[in-house]
Amino acid sequence: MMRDPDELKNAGLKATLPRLKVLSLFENSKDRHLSAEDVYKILLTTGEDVGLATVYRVLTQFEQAGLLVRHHFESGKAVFELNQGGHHDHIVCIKCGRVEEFCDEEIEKRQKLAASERGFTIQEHSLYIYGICTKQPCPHKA
Amino acid sequence: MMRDPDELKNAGLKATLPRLKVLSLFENSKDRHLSAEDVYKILLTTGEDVGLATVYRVLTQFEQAGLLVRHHFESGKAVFELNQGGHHDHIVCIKCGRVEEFCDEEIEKRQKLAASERGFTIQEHSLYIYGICTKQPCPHKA
DNA sequence: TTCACTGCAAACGATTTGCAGGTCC
DNA sequence: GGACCTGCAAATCGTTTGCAGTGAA
Repeated sequence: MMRDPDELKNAGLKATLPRLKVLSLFENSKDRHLSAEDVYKILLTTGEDVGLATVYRVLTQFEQAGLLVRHHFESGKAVFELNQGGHHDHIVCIKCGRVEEFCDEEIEKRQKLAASERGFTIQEHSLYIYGICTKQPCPHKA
Repeated sequence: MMRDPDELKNAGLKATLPRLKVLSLFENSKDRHLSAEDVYKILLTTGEDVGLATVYRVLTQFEQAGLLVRHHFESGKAVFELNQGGHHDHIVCIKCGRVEEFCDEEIEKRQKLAASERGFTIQEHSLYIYGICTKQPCPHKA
């Protein structure tokens, strides 16, 4: 289930093994949001031989190439997700780590308004909601 | 311009010198948003003798006591501001570091709706807008 | 061949922690 | 007096970087 090398070539990156592995990991993992540590550990258990430093480098390159988006949830560690176009916001369960995405056009609109009213040109924006998912036992890890 | 010790006592904290200094700093500084490093440096230049570790400890205690609110902007370092009740969102200039606050009831309302629709009990939420302030020369530092 | 890429280990910046001594009530 | 605080230095955590070897085109 390895990724098409062209996708990397188009981004100006050589299609090396570590890159293909990381990219396919994001495309096939059921968790959309992964930290560098997550990626590293998954690759380890898969028997892949990739250094943690390389994971960090590749993730940053992918972010710059627009393939991934980096987020800073409260955890202190950065998490990445596939960039599939449209902007969206996040609801993070502080108990189980589950992340749900949503997008509200009205919120988007009012953010832009708030910024322009104050003379700001928006570069990016992020809305994080931290809470507890009340759906019986938390569906994810502890 | 030292703070009323009762405010600390009420929070269950002994009214020690470092705590009073830090608290009064937040109340008298013209910058509402300060990092631990900021606080430490200001205290140094004021001739105060407070350790960086103590600053970190005090800031965390104040946050737990509800006196301060901690934010994680993109910078990588945490910033704190006085907790004056009402929730509000932030617009951060990525060039000069200026922080403006705003609050939009409609956005608040729709956040709550989005969370409850997905079975989440909101614990906290933060909306950060990163941009560039177009008001001629950036009013703050470089 | 050649230059980009990699792994490893050391370096880093922000924050935390262990500990011996000092302080508030 | 005793529990709580403090400063200092060492430890931790996430992340970055220097360097010598490896691999894609």
